[in-house]
Amino acid sequence: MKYHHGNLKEELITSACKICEISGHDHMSLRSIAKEASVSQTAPYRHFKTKECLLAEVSRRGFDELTERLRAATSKANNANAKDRFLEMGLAYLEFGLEKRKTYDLMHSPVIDKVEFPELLDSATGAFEELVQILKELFPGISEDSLGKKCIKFWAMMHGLVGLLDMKIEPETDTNAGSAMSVVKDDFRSFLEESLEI
Amino acid sequence: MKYHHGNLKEELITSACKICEISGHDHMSLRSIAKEASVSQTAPYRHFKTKECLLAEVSRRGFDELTERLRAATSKANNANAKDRFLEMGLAYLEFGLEKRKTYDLMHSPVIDKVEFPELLDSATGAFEELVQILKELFPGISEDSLGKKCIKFWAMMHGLVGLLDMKIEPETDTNAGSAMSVVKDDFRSFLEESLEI
DNA sequence: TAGTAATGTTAGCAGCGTAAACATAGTATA
DNA sequence: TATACTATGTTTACGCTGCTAACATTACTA
Repeated sequence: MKYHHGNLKEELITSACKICEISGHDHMSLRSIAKEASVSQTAPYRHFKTKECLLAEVSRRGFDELTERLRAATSKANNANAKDRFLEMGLAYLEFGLEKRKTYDLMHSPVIDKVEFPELLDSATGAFEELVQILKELFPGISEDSLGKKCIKFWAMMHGLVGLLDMKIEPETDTNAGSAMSVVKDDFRSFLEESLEI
Repeated sequence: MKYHHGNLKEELITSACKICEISGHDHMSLRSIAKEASVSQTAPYRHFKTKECLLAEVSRRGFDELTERLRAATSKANNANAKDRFLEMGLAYLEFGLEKRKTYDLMHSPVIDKVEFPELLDSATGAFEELVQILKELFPGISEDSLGKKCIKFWAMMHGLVGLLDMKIEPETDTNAGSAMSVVKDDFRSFLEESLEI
């Protein structure tokens, strides 16, 4: 039983990631994280100035994993055409958002002011860059201005989709047998494909 | 100085709305709301079972105001064509999201489980219905299926835009003199117009 | 080997959401 | 009009939280 842990910082982060995805960052206490690492409740303060700093690190890992998933999705179908790879990426984004919903929430939560955490902003930008690259391929010779608009459009749409799919605002478009939400869920590919023709 | 307040419930809600928009729902305590209403810290519990119930009411007011703004935007340009009114609505949505950012965050925060608050879900659906109606006008004779997709697409895009504009993930598309964000901000109309041609 | 920095613990603060017990005011019924 | 009941307020208190200060132990470095 050694006094010094050796790798506490890393273990706190991974514990935090785990607890965050289970309970959500709102119901996650620094003390519970410390307990999970079998360490006193104030030990985390040797590695993180505030709770927010730890949460920022969790968020960062989230963006890094997202980036990697997007990259994997596009390179998986490497010999396919740009459009198919784009669709794969869209699916990967959606999957990440729905699969790691609580972490995704933290990543986009206003509790963490990204301006105060430059590395977090870097990681977030990294994920965005994946979209930029694939759209560049999809629309060769596109102007910077148009590219910027397209990027934002799709990023916003994907981000909004994740939120809406979870929010369950079922629109009830008059008759609607199957709700609009499930339409998207079941047929995301054609949905995104259609959106491409902007 | 009367013992009974008379209109405490309403005052608590309006106080909560105010504090929420100033501090954000994360930094808003039931006690501070009670204090603002010059009432003991446990008085709110005579009107709201939990803090979440009060927050749900704040959220509801947010959706109601959003609905009204959307309606006002489309009816303002009542004699204009459907497209212009749609654009007005898009602008109104964006304006609400950016203007009442903290409230908007609460409205889309996972802290409040909408399933537990049916009236909240009603209000949220009400806002969505505004979009459904205008898109129906824009695309007369559209199939329910296509309409559903279009609604979600635009709602998601708007929702995502609000989030992104605040997140300040500035993409740095290689050269980019003016960032993509400001492009959208400065020229939202043409942005939405372009998106329409799906 | 001594001194210092890094990393852990313990004790304690103020603030939080919430429950329980009690106090007061308004309302319905005899 | 007197009395019971209900609605709505207060006081007190509990356990949990993020965080600070003071202290203990280990690791590094001159």
